[in-house]
Amino acid sequence: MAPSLSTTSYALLSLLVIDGGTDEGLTGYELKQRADRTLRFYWVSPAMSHIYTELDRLSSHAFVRADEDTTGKRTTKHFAITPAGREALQSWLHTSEHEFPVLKHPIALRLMLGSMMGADEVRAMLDSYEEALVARRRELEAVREMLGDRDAVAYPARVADWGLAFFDSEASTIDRIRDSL
Amino acid sequence: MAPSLSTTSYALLSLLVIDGGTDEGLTGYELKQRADRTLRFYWVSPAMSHIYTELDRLSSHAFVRADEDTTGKRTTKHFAITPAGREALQSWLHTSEHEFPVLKHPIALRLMLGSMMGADEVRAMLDSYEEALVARRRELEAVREMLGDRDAVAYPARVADWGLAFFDSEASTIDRIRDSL
DNA sequence: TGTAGCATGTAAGCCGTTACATGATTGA
DNA sequence: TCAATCATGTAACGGCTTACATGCTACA
Repeated sequence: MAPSLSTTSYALLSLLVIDGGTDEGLTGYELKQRADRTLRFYWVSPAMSHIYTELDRLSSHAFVRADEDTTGKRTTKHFAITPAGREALQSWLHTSEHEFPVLKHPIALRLMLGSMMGADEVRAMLDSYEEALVARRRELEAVREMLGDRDAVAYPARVADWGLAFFDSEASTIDRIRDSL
Repeated sequence: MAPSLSTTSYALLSLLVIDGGTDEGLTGYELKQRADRTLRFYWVSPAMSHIYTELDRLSSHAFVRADEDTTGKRTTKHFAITPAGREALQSWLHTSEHEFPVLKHPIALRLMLGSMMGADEVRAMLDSYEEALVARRRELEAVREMLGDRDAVAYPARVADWGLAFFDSEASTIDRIRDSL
């Protein structure tokens, strides 16, 4: 029976497929950087310590191979996905339930209590959210630009576009709500 | 010092403000129903057992008052927010960090690996997501209709509209991606 | 020479879920 | 009378974070 991993585990495995190269693999540290750049926009970016934990688990299932690099004084580990890992990912893609997205939206949550905040404070909250949104959008735009229109990354590019569309939708919702106050 | 609660705790407190009436309050079971109807669209709907746990915690801080109803054979507890609870909620609204929304999007996550799935399977995945989306939208529409345009629930109505806009944005993104395959 | 970034881990603890256990009430 | 719904909880455990601990490497 296929051991069932958390979605985050599969997400990390996905990063190893996409960014891990053919053989070299990535260190836990590098994996964290990739997660911060991309995964965070439509999943989460796990804490460093969590990444190492998941890497251990993936390793114990032989879904990744850990190559120790001892050229320097300190040994660093590079993790690469194994054939078994690819298989596990495949079967996850094919057979698992496709859960509905979960949106945890603290701004919307607070907006629900707008009558306890007052219009001014609501406006201030929306303003600061819009600012944060613009900043995030810029980061994702940079990622999108790096992807370009290469065939090899057509799917990641679509995901990035999805994220950009989400941000745009948020921005226009903010505008509409502000007008309604 | 104000004890810091989890966001979910504040969310439940919010439901007690909005749906809890002046004095009667809600049972844990009723709270779960409200959460399933509204909270779930922009936060989460906690498990029953978790709601009881949070209610105990809120009770221990005197943010809610538990009134035992012993008219039947079994005592049921109705929870109502206290003045101290309102204050805690206020200070949470005013002083806390306004965190950025988190979107956990398993469909987008899988789409990233579209090249491992093949166009047909990607299409099937998008189709089934669209179906689920339509169903969710209908549920939220029903909530929105119940709110109507009463002043008292103008803010919850805005939040519901926000959710509907999100669903619409998702639907049009799906269309765009399908066309690009 | 010092500091920012690279790199790896352990421990404690919170948040939240599922599984389990129990029983009352309502209506077909 | 049987099933669905109302109603309340405990126990075990998974996932993930923060805090802590350690040390190398490059470069200004």
